[in-house]
Parts: sequence; structure tokens; C-alpha cells
Amino acid sequence: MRNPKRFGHLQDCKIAYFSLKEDVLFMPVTLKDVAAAAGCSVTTTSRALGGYDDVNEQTRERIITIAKELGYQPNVLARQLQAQRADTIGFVFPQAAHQPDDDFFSLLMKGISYVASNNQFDLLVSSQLTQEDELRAYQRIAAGRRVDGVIVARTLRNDPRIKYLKNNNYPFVVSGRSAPDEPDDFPYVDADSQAGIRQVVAHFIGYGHEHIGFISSPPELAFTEYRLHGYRDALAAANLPYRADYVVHGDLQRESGQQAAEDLLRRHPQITAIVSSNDAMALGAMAAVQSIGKQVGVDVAIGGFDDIPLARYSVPGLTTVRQPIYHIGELVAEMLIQIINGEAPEETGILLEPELIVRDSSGQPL
Amino acid sequence: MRNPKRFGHLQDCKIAYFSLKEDVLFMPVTLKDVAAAAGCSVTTTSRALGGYDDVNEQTRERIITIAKELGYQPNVLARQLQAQRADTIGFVFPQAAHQPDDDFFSLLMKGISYVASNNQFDLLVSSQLTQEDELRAYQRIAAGRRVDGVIVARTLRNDPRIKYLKNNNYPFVVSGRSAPDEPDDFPYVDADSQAGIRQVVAHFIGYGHEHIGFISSPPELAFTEYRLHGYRDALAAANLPYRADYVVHGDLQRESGQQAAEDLLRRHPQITAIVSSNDAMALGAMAAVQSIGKQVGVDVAIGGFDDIPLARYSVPGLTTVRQPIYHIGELVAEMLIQIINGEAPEETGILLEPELIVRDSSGQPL
DNA sequence: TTGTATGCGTTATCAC
DNA sequence: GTGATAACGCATACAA
Repeated sequence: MRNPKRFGHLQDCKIAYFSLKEDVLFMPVTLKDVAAAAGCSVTTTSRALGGYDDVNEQTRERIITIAKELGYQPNVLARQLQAQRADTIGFVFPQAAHQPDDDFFSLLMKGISYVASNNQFDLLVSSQLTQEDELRAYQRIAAGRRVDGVIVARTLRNDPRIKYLKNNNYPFVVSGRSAPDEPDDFPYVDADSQAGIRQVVAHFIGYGHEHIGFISSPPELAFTEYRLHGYRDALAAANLPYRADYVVHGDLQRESGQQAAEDLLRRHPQITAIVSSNDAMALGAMAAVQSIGKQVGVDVAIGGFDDIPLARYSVPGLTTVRQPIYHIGELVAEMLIQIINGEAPEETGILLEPELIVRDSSGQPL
Repeated sequence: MRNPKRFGHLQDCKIAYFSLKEDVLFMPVTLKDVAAAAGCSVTTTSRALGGYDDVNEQTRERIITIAKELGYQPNVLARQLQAQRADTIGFVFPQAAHQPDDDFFSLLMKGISYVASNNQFDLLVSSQLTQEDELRAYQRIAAGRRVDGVIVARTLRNDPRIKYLKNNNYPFVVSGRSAPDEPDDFPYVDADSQAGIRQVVAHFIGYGHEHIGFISSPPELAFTEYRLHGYRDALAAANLPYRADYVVHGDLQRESGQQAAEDLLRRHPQITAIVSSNDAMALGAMAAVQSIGKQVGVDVAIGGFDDIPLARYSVPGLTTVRQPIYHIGELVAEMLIQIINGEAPEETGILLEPELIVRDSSGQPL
């Protein structure tokens, strides 16, 4: 078994040292060890190290010295169990995040982990491959008191995770929000997808385009309808007809965007602009245009949504709507930590205004 | 305080429900609650749920039913404390990972988290901003028994983290390895940087280039010397002179690569090819070439190292050496979990052969 | 100022 | 089959 031997006195250190050499395993020093070496009780040791003022200064110094000598580090698990608090927030990495092209979740996680660390919180990441596992992962880490709260990303229509967390009154914040017809009665941070897509489409209409295709996202995602609405809003505002056959669906991955664009351009050669629900598919659409011998920004304008790093460095640069993903991660983590600390009157939600970024894939006004 | 009330019987559920409505906080159900509701001891409840065979089948069924009704979820912290094992591996996100361009750590983490989850391990991520904090973060999560082992990435010369972990006999695996003059007496996974850079440089020499600049990385990084050696090896093998003034240092970020390349090309107009220690700087070098009105692959060939996604999608595509970062993450996590489980005779190290990827930034043979 | 006793939620040991 | 009891390592109410 682990930790077959223990040592309690400084004099025994040598023995401990040698047995440590034999034993491959890490040998922890507990409060009891320090107490024994200092010749006082565990309680006093705990209080001395904890900085309480009801302990003799000399005793404290002796204890602190010995603790350092022994290399004492408190057992975080035991502390957390006693304090009934994990000082940790949880995040479940969904399957989609494992696509090599994905920047979204990586950026979000960086923002989250940055804020978490700044507030002395750790971040527990659980990778899951199916959506069922994902719910179970939340149940395990949340109800298992493994973390004090969780962050939910990429919401679905009627999201089972949100339902579960709400039912159990468990602290959580959502990156994203509900679909338009669902209640938003939980804390969230999201970019205004509808306004964002509206801006790109209006931008292309302003350039004189009349036949604009739209590559939509999977219908089960909560933001899909918002973005589709943005597309229809912009058409309606310009008195352009909405044509259902100008809308195709992709799975947010680059390849599906390429297929979708090929499909659109083959079926409707009159299309001169394509707006995509996210950047990855927009980049695929650019590839599609080039593959049929046409030029992006000359024959067909392309627009996206997200402004991932690749959007800036692709050639031509991709016109898109900037969604501050890293910042959203920071905001989400801040809200969650406030809720955990009982500091905030749970805000209902933050909606960020996205920013239109015009690059060369827009081409020139017709 | 938290959890002011508890309920033990099914009949009390209503009360619990209402007090839950009043109380904003999550109310956990413990083994004791289930035991009380089932009318048996905590011990039996634990064994029934744990699947032990020394418990009456009817009792088991009753307990399982009640546990489900009450929504019992085991307290992971308590379990871990009792089992003396966290089923978690730790990873400290260094400052460099927070640069928006960084793909390296994101990919590595994805690989790690994927394998961790597949082995029922969670991943604890701690973000740190300075190198001192980084060491402290390792001490806290490692010695605090918060995790069963840690992964160390981007090694430094004389890395204090490795020193600490080794001294304390703590399970760890390194992504990367020591500098050439240091011992490699710990488990690691790394790509053969030296061979990789040698390949790119040799490739350019084969194309007829004789004046090849090199953008090196910060000297405190352990891999810097390996890559520089690779550069010198290739020159020597072709009987080309090594010129110290053809070598400049960057900080691995894109901007520094751009500056470095501008500097090189201004001071040495005869340079026709530039190899960079990583892709981000190589992409910056491409920008530098373009900014002075020259063409990448025509006037100046550019080569990198890593093969990050951007390398493929940039225009022209970047010739580089593919380092399977995601896969390294997987391997590192696998090794660590094996070590934690005591399954593996600690391997000393895995060195992966990188693969040369020729793209348009190479141009044509002179 | 210090020590004793108890509890956090779980599992393991050993009686019955 | 089942149930007290102790233990994991720490923190705290209370007593001395």
C-alpha cells in the first residue's frame, strides 16, 4: 500500500529519507507529523500555520520552522472536504472541441482559466465524447462537490445540462444562451448573434449584392435561429425576398462549409455572396469558391462569424463579425466566481455587441 | 452556514424541497441520507451501491431505488481523501499559452484531456503568469495531493519544476526534454528538434540556397540549442560556413519573427532563405518579406517548425516540420497515468521523428 | 495559550 | 448479511 511508514520526529528524518529512496512513491508530510516534531497538538499546529493570533509567538515560530524543514504542504482534499468548498470551477470540453481546427473552446478555456487563477480558483476540465457523457460529467463533478460551480458552453435547444443544473440549484454560468423561444432565466454571457449576422448581410447588401446565400449551423444549437434571424432581418430591411433554398446547413466544421458552398453555387449560379454562421465554415466556403476557379471577393464575397485568428491570416482576409471569445471566457468565469462567493445578485445575462470586421473577402461594391 | 438543514426520510422530501426553494444553495444528498431513508446503516448502503456481493439482493435493490429517488451522488472529495488518490492529473498553463496566436498549449492540452478522460481521470488546469508562480502552482497541487501526477511542458534549462518534482519523488512526465548538456533522467516525450531543423535546412540547401538565416528561440528554453544544432549540422554536412551573424533570436511570438526577419534581410541582403525555430515566428518572417516588397518562395524561402494549423492555411503555405502536438499530449498523458497506476517501468523517454512538410514557401529550386 | 473532541463523507476492518 | 468503529487530513467549538 501507499505510505507504509510515517515519521514524526526530526531525528527520524534520516530514516524517512532512506525509505523514500527505496520507495518510488511520494511521501506526504501531514499536520500530525509537524505537530509531533514540534511537540504540540495538531490543533495548535493548525492554528499556528493558519495565522491565528491565539497562539504563542515562540510556539508559532517553532512550528513554522519545522513545517518548512519537513516540507509540509496542506492536503487540499482534506481542507476542501472540511470547508465544504472546492475552490475550483468546472468546465466540460465537448467533442467538438477536439477538432483540430477548433479555436473556440481553446480560447474560451484560456479566458476562463486566467480569471480562475487570478481568484485563487483552479479549473477542472473534463473531456467528453458524446452528449450523454457530457451530462453525466456535469452530474459527477457538480453533484459530487468536486467543483463549486460549472460553466456550460455551446448551448443546445432545451439544453439538458441547464435543466439539470437549474433543477438542482447548482451554481453555473452559460457561455451562450437559450434559443429565441426559450426562457433565459439563468446567468449567461453571449454575443448578439442576430445583430452580428445582420451587420454582415447588410454590409453585403450595401455593396449591391442581391443574391446572398447563408450557411447555417445545426438546428439543435441554440444560436442557430438567432443567426438565421439576423440573415432574414437584413434581407427584410432591404426589401429583398427570403429564399429558403438559399440556406444550407453545415456542422460548423470547415469541410462542411466547403461542401455547403459548392452546393449553393452549383444550384444557384446567380449567388454573389455567401454568409456563414461561423468562420470555420466560411473558410471552407472560400476554398469552395477557389476550387471552382472563381475568385473570393471578386466573383463571390464571403462573410463569417467569430473572428478566429485564421480569419485574419487567411488570404484573402475574411470579413467577419468579431466575437471576443477570450473575453467572454473571462466574463463567464468572473460571474461564476461572484455567484459562488455569494457576492453578486445573479445577473440575468450579458449580451455583447459584436463588431463587423471588413477584410478583402468582401471585395469591392458592385 | 451552508446546509443548515438535512432530510433523511422520503416523507421529509417535501420540506426539503421547500427549504431548497428558499435557500439559494445546492443541497447535497449524502450516504447517510440514503441510509436513513432506506432504514439501514451507512456501511450497508455504501456496499450496496458499491456493488459488493455480501449484501442481500432485496436490500440492494431497495437502497438503489432510494438513492436514485433522492438523486444521490457520491462526494468525490471524501472518496478521494479516503482512497488517497485524486484520479486527476495536473497541468499548469504558462503565461506564454495566453498569447492569442498560441496553438501549442491548446493542442497539447486537448490531447492530454482526451486521454485523461478516457482513463477516468480529470484534468486540473492552473493558469500562471510568472515562472515563480508556476513553480508554486506545481508545489501546491502536487504536494497538496490535489492531483496524482503532473505534466510539465516547455522545459527550461535547469528547470526548477523538474528539480522540485524529482526531489520529492512526485509522479510527472515532461513534454519536451532537457538541454543537450543536461541529464534526461525522467520520463518525457519530445520531437527530435535537431533532426527536424536539420531536415528543413538541408531541404533549402538542396534547393541551392547558400545564405540561410536562422531565427532562434530564447536561450533559456531547453530546445533552443537542439534546433540551433540542427541548423549547424545541416550547414556543416554541406560544407557551408556557419555565420553567427546569420542567427537572430526571437521570443517565439509572431511579431518577434517579423522583426527578426526584417533585421536579417536588412543586414544581409544576400540571404535567400530563412528558417525559424517555430511556425509563429516563421509566419511573422513571411510578413516581413512581403512588407519589403519581396515574394515569399520567390525571393526568399521560409521554413518553420511545428506545423500549426495556420501553417497550412497561410498563403503561401508554410514549409515546416510537423510535430504531432496533439499526439504528444496523448502520449504524455498515457505515460503519466501508467506511472500513477504503477503499471509501467518508467520509460526514460520517447523521441518522435518529425516529418518535413514542403509547401509553397519553399519556392522552386534555384 | 493550549489541548480534547467532533465532524466533513466516504470506505475498510472486524466484529456479530 | 449487517452494523459499529476507525481512518483519511484538516478545521473548529469548546473546555481547560
